[in-house]
Amino acid sequence: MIEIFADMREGKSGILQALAQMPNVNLKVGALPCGDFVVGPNMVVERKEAKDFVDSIKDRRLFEQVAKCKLDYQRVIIIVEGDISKVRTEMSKEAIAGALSWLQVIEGVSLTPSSNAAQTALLVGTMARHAQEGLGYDIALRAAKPKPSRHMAEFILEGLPGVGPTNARKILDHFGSVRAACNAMPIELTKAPGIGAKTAARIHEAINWEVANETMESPAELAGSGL
Amino acid sequence: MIEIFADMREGKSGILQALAQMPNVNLKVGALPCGDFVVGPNMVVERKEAKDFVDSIKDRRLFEQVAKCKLDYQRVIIIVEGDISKVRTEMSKEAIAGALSWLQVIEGVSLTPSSNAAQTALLVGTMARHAQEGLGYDIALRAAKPKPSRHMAEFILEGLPGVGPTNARKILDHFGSVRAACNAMPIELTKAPGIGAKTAARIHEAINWEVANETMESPAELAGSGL
DNA sequence: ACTTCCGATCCTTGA
DNA sequence: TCAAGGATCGGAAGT
Repeated sequence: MIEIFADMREGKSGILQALAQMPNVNLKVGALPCGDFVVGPNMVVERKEAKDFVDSIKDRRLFEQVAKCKLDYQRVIIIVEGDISKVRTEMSKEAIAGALSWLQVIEGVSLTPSSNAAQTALLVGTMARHAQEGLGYDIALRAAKPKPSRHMAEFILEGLPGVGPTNARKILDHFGSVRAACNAMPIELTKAPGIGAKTAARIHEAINWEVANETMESPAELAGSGL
Repeated sequence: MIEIFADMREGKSGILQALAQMPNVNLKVGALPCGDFVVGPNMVVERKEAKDFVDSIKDRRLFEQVAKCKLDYQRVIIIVEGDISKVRTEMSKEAIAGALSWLQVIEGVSLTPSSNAAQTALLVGTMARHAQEGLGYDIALRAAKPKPSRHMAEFILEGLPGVGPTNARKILDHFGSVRAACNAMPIELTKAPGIGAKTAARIHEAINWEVANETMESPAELAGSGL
């Protein structure tokens, strides 16, 4: 069951009703100190209509609100409902760009476009699900596998770093099979046309990477998402 | 002086010209392994027109690109040019919302709306300024983080028939490396959970397929291959 | 991304 | 013990 805390002020938009109707969603309405929806631990969503978003840049309300949210939550997401560029305003393009950039580059706040309240509700629900339960599956990164034989072999080789369709064909022609290529030393990979020392090294490294050597890495990933 | 690395493919959009004209900007154009603009030490910007953004969800290009970017950069920002909701598509609203949510909640990727190329250029320039002057000077914009990792190994294995994200992980866990899996006999492949006799046979066939055996098997297929 | 569909895998049953 | 059945999972294809 997914839990969402919503600020009561969002009541009139119809979003609360939409969220409440979603299956597997346990909606709790109350007064939040900041933001509009808490979709996960340390993750809050602020909803703003395009007009209000732009206005809030001018009167500095936006920066204040974001700063406040960041005190309580690690991750802040702003859903902008409507089209910013359609908003009639005296503000310069530079000011808008500055605000957008500041939000993301300095504050690490993410923006999401939404066309209307219904879409916003859908987004909030999906974000809550993702934040609390994850995807539930892994995304298949490789599309449309070909049928057996040469195409298949080339497709497999295309998974190697630095290898696209062209190099895949060259490697296959040179080594004769995927298996032979997998057992090749870097120096031998170099013999295939189109494969240089650098690519050869990366390929060899990828193929021979051992689970046993797996160390914890990617603090970078956390840093990137933790803002 | 702010430095921006731009991918040469962005040339025709007019963004490069706009960036080059900006004062205090040192623009360098070249081939980037991923993303379109490097605006800071560990920050890359990917530009996508709304239509292309939606299309890239369907064919999984988006996920692959983002995954690649995250291998090299801590922070990834996608600038969406145009209005996603205006894009005519047969995809469900749920799928779009799912993609937007996934990007931000799971991957920690930021999104920015932009109305046109000029605004995009302005955004890129501003982001670079914020990233470099706001977060401390850093000339070394090269994201040189070699990345031999589990992800890459799994990605390679995902190319095998009957192997998706789940089985790729299981195979890698069982055999320890791509190379070991490539040298496995069908009976051994069967030992890995999730791999039965049938899938094992198909995998073995694909890996050991030999160019030498490339004779008449399916005239129709050969005709279509254009080789 | 999501949904639907299909085939393979795996587990239980029962002889 | 093994064969057959059915529930489940994962991959492929389409929107």
